[in-house]
Amino acid sequence: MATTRTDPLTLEVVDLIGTVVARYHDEYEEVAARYHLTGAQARVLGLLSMEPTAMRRIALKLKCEPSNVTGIIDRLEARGLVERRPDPADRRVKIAAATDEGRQTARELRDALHFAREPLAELSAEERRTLRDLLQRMLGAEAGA
Amino acid sequence: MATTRTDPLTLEVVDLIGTVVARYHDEYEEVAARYHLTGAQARVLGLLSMEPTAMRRIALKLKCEPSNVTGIIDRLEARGLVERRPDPADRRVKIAAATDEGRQTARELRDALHFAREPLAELSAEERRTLRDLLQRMLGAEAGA
DNA sequence: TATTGTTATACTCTATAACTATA
DNA sequence: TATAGTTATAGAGTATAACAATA
Repeated sequence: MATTRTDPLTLEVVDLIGTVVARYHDEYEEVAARYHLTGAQARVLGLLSMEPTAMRRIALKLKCEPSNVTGIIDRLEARGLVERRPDPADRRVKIAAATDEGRQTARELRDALHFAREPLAELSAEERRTLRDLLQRMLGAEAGA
Repeated sequence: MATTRTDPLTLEVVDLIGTVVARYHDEYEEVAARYHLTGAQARVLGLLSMEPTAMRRIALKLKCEPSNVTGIIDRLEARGLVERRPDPADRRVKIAAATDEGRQTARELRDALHFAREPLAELSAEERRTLRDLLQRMLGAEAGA
């Protein structure tokens, strides 16, 4: 393990991952901006297009304070992409849900996000499988540490 | 290529990359916060620890407007991590450079960033080489598109 | 005239703390 | 009393526009 810290090959891979992260992030922001959405708004809209979610759960998924979610949902709601619904089981809870228009926008956003999909076309199925397995082992490693 | 758009294997890899991006970003912010730096400040400090850079070039690397760099450098300079120097060749230009303390902090930040380095220890040298080559082909693909 | 860095302004995201309405 | 959501506030990043100094 000590050798892995400064191993040139490892540093090279770390650097490549940094590049992947930067490019992914840039493209995400750029696609969101095309729809006049911020990155945070696009992320929340994506979440809600999968399933309606209580405010507090959105904060957990975004790893931010619940108070911030209020403003993000406010702005999405003002544009008709999201609506607040009461939770029949607990009157304190408000559930945010994408409207039809919101789901449509989320779908278009997903389709516009070419990064990592177009480039992957360059790889064969065999290579994509290998990449998947390596990434899975990388991501799973921390649990066992 | 049309098949690659909805191919389950490709979507799986795209999803894994999304997870990598999220985890990388979270750890970066967390490590920066440990040093009472924001993500943007840590990124700029990292840049300047490599080489002194004119304000305008910093904006290009950060992909933001030059006016924003003023504030980021102001805050780093107020903490003694960075200093502004005149450019002898062009008196309009100001060159931002990390101080000794700034370079030390940048070094500690780099060392603290375990993500993608610790997990990679789980992979053999052969596997790391494979991962490197696949990522390189992914990233290089867009140039040819 | 064009360019560099800055200032001024406005918007969004962020955390903290206090508030409300429920539970 | 504890929890869900909100409001109020302040700090930071962002873009736009206008400005001074310099090229």
